[in-house]
Amino acid sequence: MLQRPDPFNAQCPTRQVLDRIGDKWAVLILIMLDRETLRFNALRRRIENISQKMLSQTLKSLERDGLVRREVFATVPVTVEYSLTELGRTLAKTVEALTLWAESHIEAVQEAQRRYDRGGHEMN
Amino acid sequence: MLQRPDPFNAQCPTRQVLDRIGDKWAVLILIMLDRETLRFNALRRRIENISQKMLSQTLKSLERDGLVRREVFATVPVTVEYSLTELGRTLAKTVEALTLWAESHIEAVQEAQRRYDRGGHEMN
DNA sequence: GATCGTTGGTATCCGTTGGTTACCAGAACA
DNA sequence: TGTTCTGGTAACCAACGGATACCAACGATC
Repeated sequence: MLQRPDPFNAQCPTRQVLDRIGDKWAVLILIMLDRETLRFNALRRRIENISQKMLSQTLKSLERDGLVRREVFATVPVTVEYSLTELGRTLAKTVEALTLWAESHIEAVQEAQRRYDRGGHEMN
Repeated sequence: MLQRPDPFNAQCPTRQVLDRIGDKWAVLILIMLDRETLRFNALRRRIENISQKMLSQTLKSLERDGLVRREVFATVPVTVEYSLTELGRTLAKTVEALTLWAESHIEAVQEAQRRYDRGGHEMN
């Protein structure tokens, strides 16, 4: 029997999932892999400023959560392909709604920041 | 003129917004304040395990982004009410979609974790 | 034959960040 | 007089993220 979902309770398993979303790199990887299957270094080149360590670390935890599939091919040098599982695809769809929000409201946020930084911050 | 939105480019302002989502506490605060206006310590009691420091810090940056409104009342002791702005409400709605995903897929994720931790991890 | 570049990582260090604890003012309450 | 409530700030410390170096094994270049 599951305990009542309550993201504000630290013991709730839903919070684990929310903490995963609270991972900048995980979000970017999910969006990227939803577009196409990619190899390790291809992902690395596309997501600017991600270090090898964070990429392999994040991919590993995404794989553990059943969101990303990892396939190794015995080529030379070895090829490793990453793609989304069906579960991962459903999450990616939800996460893309966030990027849409970001793209359409970025100007309002930046305007608010400028107002706040000027000192007087009146809000509506 | 805005540069083309590209969350994978570190210079893109959209990434700033995405980084904000990548803040565990910010997400929880947004959801909480979408339900009701709350005072500082009321928020603190509801969101378990958040420290005073992180709460005031996160609230401050949410206010700067124009997502949260802060109102001080000259009672004694002083009362500070936090509520969402209209901008904040639209983001909260988007973020709640994520918690819905979390609640409905938490079992699948946990099952994947158990499979992964047992060693052999086959994926579908 | 030596060096470089490619693959996909791991190991190490170090600075920034998050979290814990202590402390503050000011009034009510016991 | 001490305690509690309010909403914070300051200091300290562990933990995490990020940069750098390094690894094996092979192809291509010099």
